[in-house]
Amino acid sequence: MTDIPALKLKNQVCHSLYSATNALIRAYRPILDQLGLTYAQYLVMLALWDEDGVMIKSLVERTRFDAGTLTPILKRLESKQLLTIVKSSNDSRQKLVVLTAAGKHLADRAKKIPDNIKGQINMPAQDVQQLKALAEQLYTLINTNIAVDTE
Amino acid sequence: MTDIPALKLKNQVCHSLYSATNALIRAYRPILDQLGLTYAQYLVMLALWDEDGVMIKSLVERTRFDAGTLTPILKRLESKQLLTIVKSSNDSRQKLVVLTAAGKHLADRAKKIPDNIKGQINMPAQDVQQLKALAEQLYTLINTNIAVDTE
DNA sequence: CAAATTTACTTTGCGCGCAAAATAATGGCA
DNA sequence: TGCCATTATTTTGCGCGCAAAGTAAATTTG
Repeated sequence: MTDIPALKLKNQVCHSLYSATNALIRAYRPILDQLGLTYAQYLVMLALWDEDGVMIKSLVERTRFDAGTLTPILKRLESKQLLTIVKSSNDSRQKLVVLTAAGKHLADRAKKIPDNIKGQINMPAQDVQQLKALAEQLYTLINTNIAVDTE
Repeated sequence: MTDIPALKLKNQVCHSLYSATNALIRAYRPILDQLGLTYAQYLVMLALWDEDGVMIKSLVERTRFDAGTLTPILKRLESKQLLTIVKSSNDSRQKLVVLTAAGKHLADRAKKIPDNIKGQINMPAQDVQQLKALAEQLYTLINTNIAVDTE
């Protein structure tokens, strides 16, 4: 119907990114179900396994989640006894997120996940790295340009 | 805390894909707001501008949306008078999605969107094409391997 | 041709994703 | 020192995204 190539669904980079991302998250689901985590919760746990006892703001930066998205995710992880949220003594606007022993131990069970996923997908490591690099580049460009626009 | 490289957030391809996709959809938002569409609704409209008067099943395949996701999206587009949903006369399980005149005309206003986005992002065309190709490859690999797993 | 299966689509329920507004505490500065 | 702007986080509301279950009509099959 439409003869404008740029309006064709097949030419939309974002559609490819969108469906690949959703498919990948779908592939994670049965594996993460065993740990009782959603993909978003898994990302937060990855950030906390890197470093915990941190402000929510730090998690917003590292996970790239919106603060309004992160609050309920943290509450769910707290209700699963994987972490606790405590008020900072220096600055009572801040809250610190601290892993419980159970939260730390979950890392052992999570160790096998990356290889498990790689085994299922079977994409050449070089292609995976390139895909990651290009996605990072896109993310950076979008954020840079939006920052420029609004200054 | 964790010394397992594969568990580092920085090494997660999916996190890069995830945040790049969300950032890109966020960049579309102010533009699509002018047409009164969400990004998901825009994808459905793109599919319909390619070909309308089709079964919902056809839209599920082309947009790669889950059927349970598509039903409410179509209802919202119908309530915006952009399309109508009619029962098929051959097979009354089927429904056909038909663009209204307004739905067809919206393509004219959407024409400028792809260039608008490209101008904002400013990523080399070659990189964009490669990113798209790799995302498509990933999407295909995931779906192929899952099909093999469940047969 | 009736029962079982398959196909097309809808509904339900939960968890994001995010803009916008709200809340509350701190820091700057006049 | 009081007021204003800023910072950190939460709340609200809407629209997905999707698994699982439900409905209803066609098709297959014994």
